[in-house]
Amino acid sequence: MITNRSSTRGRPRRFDPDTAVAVAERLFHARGYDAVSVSDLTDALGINPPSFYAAFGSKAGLYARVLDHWGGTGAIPLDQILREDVPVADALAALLEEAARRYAADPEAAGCLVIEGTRCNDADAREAACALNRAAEDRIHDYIAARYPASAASVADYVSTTMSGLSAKARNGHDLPRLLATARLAGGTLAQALAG
Amino acid sequence: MITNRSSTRGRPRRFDPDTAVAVAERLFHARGYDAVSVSDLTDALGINPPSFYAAFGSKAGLYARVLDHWGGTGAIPLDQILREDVPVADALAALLEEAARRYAADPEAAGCLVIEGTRCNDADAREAACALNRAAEDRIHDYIAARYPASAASVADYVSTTMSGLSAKARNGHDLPRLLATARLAGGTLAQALAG
DNA sequence: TAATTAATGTAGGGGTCACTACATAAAAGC
DNA sequence: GCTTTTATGTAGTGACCCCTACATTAATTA
Repeated sequence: MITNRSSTRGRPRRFDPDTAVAVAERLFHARGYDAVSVSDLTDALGINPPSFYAAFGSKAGLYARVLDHWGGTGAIPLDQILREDVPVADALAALLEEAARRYAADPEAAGCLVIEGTRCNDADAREAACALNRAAEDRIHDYIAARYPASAASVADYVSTTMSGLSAKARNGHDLPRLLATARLAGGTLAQALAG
Repeated sequence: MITNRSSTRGRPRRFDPDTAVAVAERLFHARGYDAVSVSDLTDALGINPPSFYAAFGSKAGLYARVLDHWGGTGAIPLDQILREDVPVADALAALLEEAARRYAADPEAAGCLVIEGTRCNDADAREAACALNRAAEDRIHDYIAARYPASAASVADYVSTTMSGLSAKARNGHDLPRLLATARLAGGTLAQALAG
């Protein structure tokens, strides 16, 4: 029993909010939060500002919806990569390679939506992105800590810093081969980093 | 015989452009290009917009002056670090450590002015920062290539990607110990990366 | 059919952005 | 002293930003 649009009274929507979130995700990913205006969004959605604000409350509100949606679409599936049945170093190396692949997959929307969002100039949007990013970093940290408690903090920092670098360089135009080579060099030091 | 203000005709300036560049450098470094308005700059300098535009032409014009000035102030002295008389891996590791130190030196102006500038939303300012960043990356590449031509491209990418990550994380609040630990983990893999 | 509910389209508000027209002030050259 | 040159202060400009007031339209409910 999913809430079926919370009673169907009133004039029906002329657009699908879920589709709108997907369109917005694309725009935010391609250009970054600050460089996408509400006009850009309403134009892309074919709606007028009042419809936009009735549905999403604010630009940052829509961005929060996009971040929620992200877990099911563009986000790296940490569940599948940070496996208990493989060496930690191998899993983290696979994580970096997967990041490289995803960040370079679409040259028009390079890098990580969330990592880039943590650096925008709107306080609300930035905090939402930071919260999501912290959650991901915590999962990486806890995954390492289960088997390497002493080096978890430093290795988790190393991995997340490398991912930030990969995202930045993807946006600076580095293509898949370059990002992948970088990710592999970074991954190659994990075994000794964990041991140290 | 330095050009002494190109003839002293006319009403004298009430501010020193070089001081203004230093003040602007501080503001751009602290908040990023996009988040600093011309009003912020004129307020900080105690001047009015016409004086600002007469002296610098535009906001991006002042930013270009800041980038020129940067080489003599905040920039990492590649000359002194990329030495011919030390192993390449050691020099690059020292470069990463020095980056960590500088990016965390001032929490109010974290990260690298130039790297952060390559990601701003103004086309002129971004291109100026990218040009300067490319020059630095080329120097790193050429330094490596002199002794390790086969791995120069990938190792240079790895080093610059790590620096981008360090700058990003510095701006996300990572302090000196964390950045330094990350830089050292990254530096530890350089010897084998060069050999590979 | 009438009342209620909700989303729409038109039009615009208040603010900030980078930037400038213009008259004035302060120096040097004649 | 008068002209020329340059920087200044006052006071804006148009463009764009995020967001909204308000009347209207289109659906359900009574």
